[in-house]
Amino acid sequence: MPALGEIFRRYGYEGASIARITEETGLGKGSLYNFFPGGKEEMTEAVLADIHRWFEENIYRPLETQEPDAAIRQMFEGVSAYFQSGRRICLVGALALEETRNRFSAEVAHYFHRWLEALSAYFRRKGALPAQAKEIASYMIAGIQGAIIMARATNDVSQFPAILKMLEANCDKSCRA
Amino acid sequence: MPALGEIFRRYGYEGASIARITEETGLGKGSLYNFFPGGKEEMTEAVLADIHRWFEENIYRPLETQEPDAAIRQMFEGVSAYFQSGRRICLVGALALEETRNRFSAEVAHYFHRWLEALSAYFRRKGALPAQAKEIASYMIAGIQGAIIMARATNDVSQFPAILKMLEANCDKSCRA
DNA sequence: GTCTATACAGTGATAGAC
DNA sequence: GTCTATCACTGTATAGAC
Repeated sequence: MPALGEIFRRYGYEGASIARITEETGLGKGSLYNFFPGGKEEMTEAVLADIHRWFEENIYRPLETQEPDAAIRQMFEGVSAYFQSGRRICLVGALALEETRNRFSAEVAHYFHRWLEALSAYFRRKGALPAQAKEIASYMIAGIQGAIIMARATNDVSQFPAILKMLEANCDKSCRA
Repeated sequence: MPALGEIFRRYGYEGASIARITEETGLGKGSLYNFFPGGKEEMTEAVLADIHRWFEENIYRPLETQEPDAAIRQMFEGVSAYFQSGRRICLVGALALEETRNRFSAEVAHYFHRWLEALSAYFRRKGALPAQAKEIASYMIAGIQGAIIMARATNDVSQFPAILKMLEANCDKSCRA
């Protein structure tokens, strides 16, 4: 399952052909369609669900339950580790851009709304007004997504941690304001 | 040519089939291959070159030649208009994510490096140290790219101008510091 | 220059042997 | 459960008529 996710990340939805999937997973076509009768679409949904589970457990929930300072640090550390400092792309963000005929728009929207919700709660706990909290949260998530693009586009991984560091610093500033 | 770009933006590189291109441009296959003997790859390169020309003229050059305050305002206004407040995606950013076997990585890198260069120059003119200027520039471009993702992913166009507004405000703050 | 017809590799998907 | 063989279809690309 993680292997499946990696293939979609590398080649995108359209680029991840069944042939490539059989090749990299070692499973035959028959096996794949036995596991996922719905084909590639079902595989993608399973991968997205898997990703959502991971973020729920490692990012969203800690953001809501842990003590604020630890919570936000864990988010930045977790995200940085997950995206391997920008070497690994965000599959959900990529799907949002290609938007393969809106097939997964519900899952994509859910992922980002949930992240927005958890991060907004953090900023509210730090004393921000609800409307402001949501704006800052949106700004932060956008920055993370953009950091991945910058790192990939310029072939310079150092861009990712540099941007995340500035985001985190901006986090503190917004909270104190 | 603008139509061609729009098709790539809508469907991505892999999703933009020749059939769809003939359909939406009204040109037959023969005509397309007459204009672009290299096929889809050559079409993409032509579109990327066209995009680069537009940014060079409307974003990069004004950033470098105009009076600083007007320059940065024109960048944010130009970018906002170009991406239609997040309704339209950045083809170059999308290619950076899918990275269709690194076929266009040179063009993609060039686009972002040129933008970084022009924006860094602006921050230097506003008094930032060279290293800082480049970091802030990278941060800003990442924010813009991320804003597109957020607007698309959440199906909420208002995210885009909200994030750009915060970026622009942060611009001023960075300059005064 | 543009269109129609077509070549042929590659796509997702299914059926049947083991 | 897994693999092999094969299906119908779509993909890019080319050749030739107008």
